[in-house]
Formats: sequence, C-alpha cells, structure tokens
Amino acid sequence: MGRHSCCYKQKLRKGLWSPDEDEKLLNYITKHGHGCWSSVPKLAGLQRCGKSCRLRWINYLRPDLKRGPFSQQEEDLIIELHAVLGNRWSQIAAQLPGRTDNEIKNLWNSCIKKKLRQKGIDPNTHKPVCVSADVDNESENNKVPATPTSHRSNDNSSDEATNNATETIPLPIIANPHNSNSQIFSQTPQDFFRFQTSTTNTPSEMVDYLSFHHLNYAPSRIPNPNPNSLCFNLPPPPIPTKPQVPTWEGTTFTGGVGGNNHFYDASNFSWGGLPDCAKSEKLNPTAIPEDIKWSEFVGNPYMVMGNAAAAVQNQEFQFQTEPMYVENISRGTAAETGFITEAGWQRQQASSDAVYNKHLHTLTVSFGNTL
DNA sequence: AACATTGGCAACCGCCGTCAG
DNA sequence: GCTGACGGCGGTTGCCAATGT
Repeated sequence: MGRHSCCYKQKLRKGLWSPDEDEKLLNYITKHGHGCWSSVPKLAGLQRCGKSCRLRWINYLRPDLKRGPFSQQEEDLIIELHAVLGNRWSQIAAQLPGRTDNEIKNLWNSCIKKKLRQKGIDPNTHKPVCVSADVDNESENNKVPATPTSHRSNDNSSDEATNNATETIPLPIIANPHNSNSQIFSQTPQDFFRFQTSTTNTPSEMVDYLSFHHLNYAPSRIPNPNPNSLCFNLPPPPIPTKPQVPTWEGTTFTGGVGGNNHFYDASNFSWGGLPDCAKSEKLNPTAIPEDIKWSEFVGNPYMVMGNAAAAVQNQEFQFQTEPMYVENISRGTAAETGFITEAGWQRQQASSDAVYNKHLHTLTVSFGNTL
C-alpha cells in the first residue's frame, strides 16, 4: 500500500493552502461536487493530490463547519465519548455537528488532556490518577506500548499509549448505583451499551456512571455568550463562517470569490463564542454580517455539500429534531441564519442539562445500533 | 529587545478496509 | 482469489503566534 499513486506525481504542492487554491477547490466542489477525489485536483486546476484536497475540504472549506471555540458541553461530550470510544475521533466527531475529527483530536491533545490531568484524571483511562496508580498496574500490562514521543515536551508520553480501542476500551471506573459493591468495568463499547440498555437506567443515570461526573470534572458552567457555540441546539442548516486563512509567505490575497472581496479579509473574521484556551483571540462578535455574506456566497450548503457531508447531515438529524431547535425556529430566533438571540440562548441554557441528557440517551441508542 | 519555550492548529504520513476489475 | 485504486482514519510533524525569561 503506502502512498497513493497520486502522491508520486511530480510538482505537487505541499504545505499550507493559499487562498487561490482554496478558491479553486471551493469553486469546483461548489459547482460539481467532489465526486472522485483523485480527479478533483486535476479538474480544479490544483497542484495537489486528491487526498490533500479532500482533507482541505473536510477540515476547512466545508460549508457546514461550525468553527469557533468549543463549548463546555461539547468538551464534556468529547470526554464522555472518548471514555467509551477511545481515540476514534471520527466517531466522536460524528456526534458533534460541524466539528471535524482533526479539530477534536487537536482539542483533546492540546486542551482537554491538560485539563483532565489538572483534575487528577488520567486522560487515557479516565480514572483518577491516584486510583489508577494501583489499579492500572495490572491493566498496564495489557496496554499497547506507548507510541513514540512527539516533540511536545510537556506531553506526558507515558500516558500517550494508544487506546487499544478496537480491543478493550479502558472505561471509567464505574460505581454501579444498583450495586452496593462498586465495580470496575472493562468492557467493549458494545458491552458497555449493552449493559446500559439492559438495565432500567435513565439517561441521567447513565451520565452519573461516568467517572468524571463523580469527580465533578466539569467546571461550573458559565453562561455562554455565544449561542453559536452550543452545537446541539443549533438549527440546521449550519451557517458557514468564513474560513480562517493561514498566513503564508509573501502573498496578499486581493481577489475574492465571485466578486466577494471580503471573502478572505482576515480583519472580518468572526469566531464568537466563549473565550477559551483556544481561539479566544479570534473573537469578533461584530463580524456576523460578514459571515452571512460569506454564506450567501457559498449559497445553500446542502446544494454544494458532497455526499459525505450530506451523510453527516443525515446522521445529525436526530439532533435537529430537538424541541429546543423547534422552539428556536417557531420563535423566530434567527434560526434561519444559525444565530440565536440572547433570550433564546437563555432559554437554551435553562434547559441545557435536560437536553444534554437527552443527547446522551440518543447516543446510547445510536452506539448500541452501530457498534 | 532578544531569545527560548510553549501551545494551537493545519497538514502530512502511513496504514487499513473496501471495492471494482 | 488477487491486485490496485481509493477513501478514510489516527498518529505525528512543522509552522508560527503567544508567552515567558
């Protein structure tokens, strides 16, 4: 196997994408869809391999990307899903509309792991470090050897061991409320959800099963000034925000796409959302109109989305039917633009826990069917 | 101010599974 | 059944801005 045949071709560009390349790829996929990725660069006039084009589209240009900082609920959900799924980022991303596996993976490696460690939780086992010191001695023997250390000096490589997710995923220490004797479960995801669904547990009880809830992992949830960062309650279709254009050497992009010269105007980028460990510097709530312009450029996301993105949308349908979503639409909380008014946000926040538990239940059912 | 370190993120690499020929 | 093309995934790397010294 190894490298794809397209990668053997000469003169293929690598590295950061220029706005011109982005424009070409976006224009092509907007008009024709991606079809066969290997033919996309040729047809779009790009000196890239199809794989690179696919990655750029999925991680950056796709109009249904949410962007912006992760909400606390998103982070909590990622942690919960990671406890069950391990490093299966694509499956985790599938439950977070508008987020990419790469984005989640980066968040996990850069922020969440750090937070968990600060809370005294092993990010790999989701167990308290002091407990895992003893309990893990045995399980460590079954672990896959740690992957080679990265250049991140502060990364504790000892717990960088890859989660042998395809085998037995290290699950949190679970104290079964129906059993006076606390148990430590080590199950596959299938077993985990089989266990969950075979009991009379309510979704909220399931939440309690996860160790970090017992450990009060989540900090007190402060009101999120950016409703757009609460992905679960976002109504479809997601409104694309302008992509962040990475800097690259000596190029000033002056042209726009289809005459929209603001398309790559970095000064207009808006990210919104709760200031967090990531992207907080990008906040610019005044740029919403520009986002709308960009969405106008893109047009109907569903018209231009490829099959893969459409499949994701289908998968997310269960979230779109949440009562909160319906309410937002019926009350005209700018649902058509993807933005929710502050009042709408407050209503969301009031019932966020209930909605959150509903999603957990949905996930339980979903994974039970798919794993 | 200069340099070193850290952190975030985009992109690449290499492997795996699927499928058509 | 074999082979190669392809899509997809997770791990890793490189770049660069932010931060610290």
